[in-house]
Amino acid sequence: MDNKIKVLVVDDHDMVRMGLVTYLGVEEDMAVVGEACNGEEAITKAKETSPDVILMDLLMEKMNGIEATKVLAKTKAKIIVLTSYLDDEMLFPVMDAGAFSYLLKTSTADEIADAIRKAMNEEPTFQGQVTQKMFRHMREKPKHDELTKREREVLCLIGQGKTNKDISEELYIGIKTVKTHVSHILAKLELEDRTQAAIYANKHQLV
Amino acid sequence: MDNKIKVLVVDDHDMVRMGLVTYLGVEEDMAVVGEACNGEEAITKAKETSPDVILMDLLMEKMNGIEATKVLAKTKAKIIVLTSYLDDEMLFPVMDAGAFSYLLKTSTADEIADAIRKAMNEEPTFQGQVTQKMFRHMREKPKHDELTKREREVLCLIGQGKTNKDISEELYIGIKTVKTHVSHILAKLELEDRTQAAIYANKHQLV
DNA sequence: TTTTATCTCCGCCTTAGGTCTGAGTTTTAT
DNA sequence: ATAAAACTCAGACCTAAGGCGGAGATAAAA
Repeated sequence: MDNKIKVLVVDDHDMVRMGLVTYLGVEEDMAVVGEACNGEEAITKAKETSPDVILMDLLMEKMNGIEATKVLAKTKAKIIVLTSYLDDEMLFPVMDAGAFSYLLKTSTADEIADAIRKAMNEEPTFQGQVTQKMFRHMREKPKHDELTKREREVLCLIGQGKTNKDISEELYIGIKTVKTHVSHILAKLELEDRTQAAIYANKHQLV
Repeated sequence: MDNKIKVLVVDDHDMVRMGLVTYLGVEEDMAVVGEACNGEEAITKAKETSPDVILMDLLMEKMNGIEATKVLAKTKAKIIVLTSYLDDEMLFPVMDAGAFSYLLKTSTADEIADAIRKAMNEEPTFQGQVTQKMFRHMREKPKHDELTKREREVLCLIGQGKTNKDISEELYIGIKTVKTHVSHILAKLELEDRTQAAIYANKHQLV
């Protein structure tokens, strides 16, 4: 049957690609028409095979999924992001780039097949928490982006265990100024002391 | 043949498991005897199937790979960590926990099959840069096991951003005593203040 | 142009954090 | 039984940290 949904699989892990091909192989109404292990290859293969749907991983060498999505979003192909973790830093950029659906790799075979069919039907699919995150992201932006650039610099240094004196020397400013920044940081982040700030910085990868 | 190497696959991604099963299916001398999608399930399945080798992912719900490894290291099974990224924060803890080999998911089928056979032969396998990282880690012994039990407790609380007063109340001891412990901790870990101690605690998963 | 935000710095004051010395009690190892 | 750690606490002492209020300079936004 030539009416099968043509799927392109993009992932840098051999195993995942093999798993997907095996997965989709049992579905009668779809066929994997190509595989790619990075963004560049994805673009080439997409030209060759003009797929209906692209299953796209995000973290890859050479060209990551976001860049590739920006390019491929202009084609007719529906792009379904299929990634390991629910990462704010990737989720929003890739949706902006033109991704159609967003699934996690913890998805079952059925869920993925389902998302592919829905995509062909102009219906996007988002996995559970993704939707919530989207909303939560709308209301409460992470507190630390209320910080000014300078404050973020200071927080970063606190996160490295620097004292106020260290920081003042590193930024070529007075120690009083550093104290002012620290006070503002603690107030904005609703923390009590620099120790908690250091923990915050590390937990939020601001170091 | 009953002499096949019995392999248990532990990963929270259906696809990866399916990929691995497909991969290993073509190898004549090994057989996948079970699959698990988290640490807890891994322990159950290991009891049922008593595998020779366990392919273990690290990031999973319920019980992560490090915890599971701690438990399963006591069995005869050789544990091969098979994870996405080369992360210091995971590498050393899991090796300490008793993992036998450490591979990345970018590995090819051959490399994985090879690592399994070598494991049966008491030969560990480490992917590329892992070995270097290991050596670098050996030289610098983890200083924090010079700490006494009480000191570790205090360090843990510092790592949660607690003040000396908080800690004294939580442990039902005087604030002076807490100070004594803190001084000892800083001296033993060669740190300068509680902020650095908090960072240390978090980086070394002592929270 | 006027307002608003940011970055800089001052002085004063209080407290938490940390060092040092010393010492009594309990656990654990030998 | 004896020695060695570990846990507890005290007093004296010093410093870094942080709050509070004020303020000048600059730059961006309204």
